[in-house]
Amino acid sequence: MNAQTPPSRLPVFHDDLSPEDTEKMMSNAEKAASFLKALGHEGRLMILCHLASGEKSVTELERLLSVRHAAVSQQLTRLRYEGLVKPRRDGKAIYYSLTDDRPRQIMEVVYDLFCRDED
Amino acid sequence: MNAQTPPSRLPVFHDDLSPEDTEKMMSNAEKAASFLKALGHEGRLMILCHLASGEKSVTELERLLSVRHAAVSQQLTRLRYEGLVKPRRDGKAIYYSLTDDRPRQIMEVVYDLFCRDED
DNA sequence: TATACATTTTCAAAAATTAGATTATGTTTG
DNA sequence: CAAACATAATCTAATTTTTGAAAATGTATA
Repeated sequence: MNAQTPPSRLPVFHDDLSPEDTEKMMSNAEKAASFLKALGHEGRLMILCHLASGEKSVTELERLLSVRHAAVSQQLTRLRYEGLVKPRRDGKAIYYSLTDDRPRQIMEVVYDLFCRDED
Repeated sequence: MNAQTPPSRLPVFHDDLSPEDTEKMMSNAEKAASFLKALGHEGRLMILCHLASGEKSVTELERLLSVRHAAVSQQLTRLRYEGLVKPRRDGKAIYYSLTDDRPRQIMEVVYDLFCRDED
C-alpha cells in the first residue's frame, strides 16, 4: 500500500546549518505551527470537516456541533484569520466555506491516520 | 451549488448524522486534534524536522535548537506520548527517532504549504 | 413609508482552563 | 563523581468559554 512513499520530499537538514538557514527554518516553523494550531482544536476540526462537504451557515454549524453560537463564531474567526474559510452573506445568514484545498490536504492525511482504519 | 468538486478521499457528512456517528466523529476529532496540537508547536516541529533526517540525542537537539535540555526533554515527552518519536539508549545518551511515517506524511504536506514555495 | 420586533452573527471583556519555560531535584550510566 | 536525561514544582503566558451586549438584515403591520 505504501508504494507511493518515496524517500520523502522532505529536505535533509545537516547538523551545521548556517544562521540564515536556521532563521529561515524557524520562520517557516512558526507559520506552519500557527496553521497546525488552528487545526489542532476539536471544534475547528469538526467545522472544517463539515465545510468539506459544502458551505454551512453559522446557525447550521451551531446545530451540527451543539456549540453556542458565539463559540462557533469565534472559531470561525480564527479559521478566517488563518485564511482557511471564507464567508458569504445571503440575507440574514452568513455561509462559510473552505477557501482552498489546504485544509483538505491536511485533513485527508489526518483522516487516513485517525478515522479510516477505525471504521 | 458546489463550487469545486473535491478530489478528496474525505467522506461527506450529511446534515442528519446519527448520534452514534456524531460521537464517533467527535472521538476521532479529539484524537486528531491532540495529534495536531502536538505538531502545532515551533519547537516540536523543529525537532521532528531534525529527526526526519536521522536520529539525534537530546544533547544534539539541545544544541541544534538552542533550547535548554529540560525544555527539549519535555517536548520529546509530548511527542513520545503521542507516539511520534521513540527513544533508544546507547550508553549515557538517549537517541530519538521517528516511530513511523505519520509525522512525515503531515510534514510533507506542511512543507509543501509553508516552506517549498518560499525558497 | 415608518415603526417595531425577531433572527443571525459578531464583538468585547471576564473567568476558567491549559500549555510552556524555568528552576531544581532524581535517576541511570560509565 | 560527572554526564546525560527525566521528572516535579512553580510561575507566566496563551487559549478557550462564557456572558452580555451590539450590528445587520428581514418581516409584519399600520
